[in-house]
Amino acid sequence: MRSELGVSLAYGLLASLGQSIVTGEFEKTGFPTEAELCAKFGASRTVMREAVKMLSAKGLISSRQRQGTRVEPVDNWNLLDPDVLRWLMERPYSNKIFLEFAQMRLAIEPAAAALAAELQDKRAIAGIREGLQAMIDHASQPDLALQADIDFHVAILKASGNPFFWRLKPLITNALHLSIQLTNTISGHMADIGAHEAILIAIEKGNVPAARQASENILLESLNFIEKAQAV
Amino acid sequence: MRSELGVSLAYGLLASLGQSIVTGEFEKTGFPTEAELCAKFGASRTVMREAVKMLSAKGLISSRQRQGTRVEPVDNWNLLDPDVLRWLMERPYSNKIFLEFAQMRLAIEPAAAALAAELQDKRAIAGIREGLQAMIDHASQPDLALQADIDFHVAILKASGNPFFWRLKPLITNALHLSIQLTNTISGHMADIGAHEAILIAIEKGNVPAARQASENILLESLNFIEKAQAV
DNA sequence: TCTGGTTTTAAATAGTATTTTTTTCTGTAA
DNA sequence: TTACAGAAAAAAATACTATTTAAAACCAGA
Repeated sequence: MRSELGVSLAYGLLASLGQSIVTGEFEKTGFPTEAELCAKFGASRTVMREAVKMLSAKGLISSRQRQGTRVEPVDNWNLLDPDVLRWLMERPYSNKIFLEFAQMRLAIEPAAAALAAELQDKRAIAGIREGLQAMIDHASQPDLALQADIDFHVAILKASGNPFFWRLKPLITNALHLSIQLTNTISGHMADIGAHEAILIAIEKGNVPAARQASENILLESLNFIEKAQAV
Repeated sequence: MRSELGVSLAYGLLASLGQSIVTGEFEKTGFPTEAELCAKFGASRTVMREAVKMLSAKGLISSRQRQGTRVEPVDNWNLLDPDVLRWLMERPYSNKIFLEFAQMRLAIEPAAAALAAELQDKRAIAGIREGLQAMIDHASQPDLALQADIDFHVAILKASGNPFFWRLKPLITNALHLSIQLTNTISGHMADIGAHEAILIAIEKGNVPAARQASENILLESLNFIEKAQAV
């Protein structure tokens, strides 16, 4: 059988169950037994177990013989796992997450920009410039402009040369997707090309404090906008 | 069958394969087929597939019909996954990782301290104080002192109130383990209680900039020490 | 407090299905 | 006859199903 949920049955079940877990679907009832899940999805136990094992690898659930499988407390979820993050975004979310994203970006991005300015990885810096250029070129097409904006910010993570910064890509991507959704509902607000360019120039010049500052400026500005938008 | 590798066979295989992957064991040969792995470990296909699925959930490998399973490029690994991070630490590592950890800590911890000072979660702040007290109490027992040191820093992440900061706990933990290993090999260097206390006091007082600064001070000092140690 | 039965996941085994690559075959044109 | 294109067949790997046995933990009843 080949599910419509994903490429393969196991991955389809993973996505379906993952989303159900983050939306709290099993909070009252508890996580079903293998047999119940198989019946519900019409899948074999083997493939169901594979999906369950993947969920447990991401910290969402844990299984013990005889005791069954239970949803772990949120503290144990791998929130920085790309899949988990995506499932979180696919559920209705509160205003709180805007703030949490902004706080993380404010910690990560200026530091990454500073490192990029210091490292001077020409190839990676070219990637940042391409992102900026795409922002300019597609300024009139919201979807493409958003993707370019994301590419720009993510390229800075890459240019930091630190793989741990790079691994925060899914977080930054989701944060930008979300924030652009918010700003678009409020007004025809557009990304400030000049402010983005300031980061690139500082990085190219190797001006570490300026790069950090320019990145911080954008984030504070966007935080400011979010606060105003939420006050409405 | 019950392997000695872990709690269950599947998790044991996960750990064993995960470590082999991060040490680059399959770089030349390519990842084995299911049949080969089963033969090598004497496990059934079912349980082997569960282990492989968990590895793919962490971004280390990917499988396709007919094509087999291959190790993904490092860029796709979930480096912030606790397991992946642990496996990375269990292999011989270069000096580079010290720097990468220090860079991440310098981005994360001062920001977390600042948020903690602002949030004023009394319960979580009590956790920080407990960590500090344990550092004082066990100053003469290196193992306990290290654990207390880690508890202190991790408690600050918790007190930030932001679950994404909290999720960086494994990173901070590993970084401290590693750095203490280095400092111990060089001298009888000990954690600076006073500097740690300065963070706690600033957080308790709700002094945001002081909390940020105090955290930064410790990290710069430790970075300074690492650089000196590596120069030896 | 033991003991045996029940439930649930853990693991093994055997086999079928599907996908994709590689090989082989075949027919046609030069 | 040879060369080549295209179709068909084979092969190799994972994907999936079905079934059975094992082990752990809980519970009820003696």
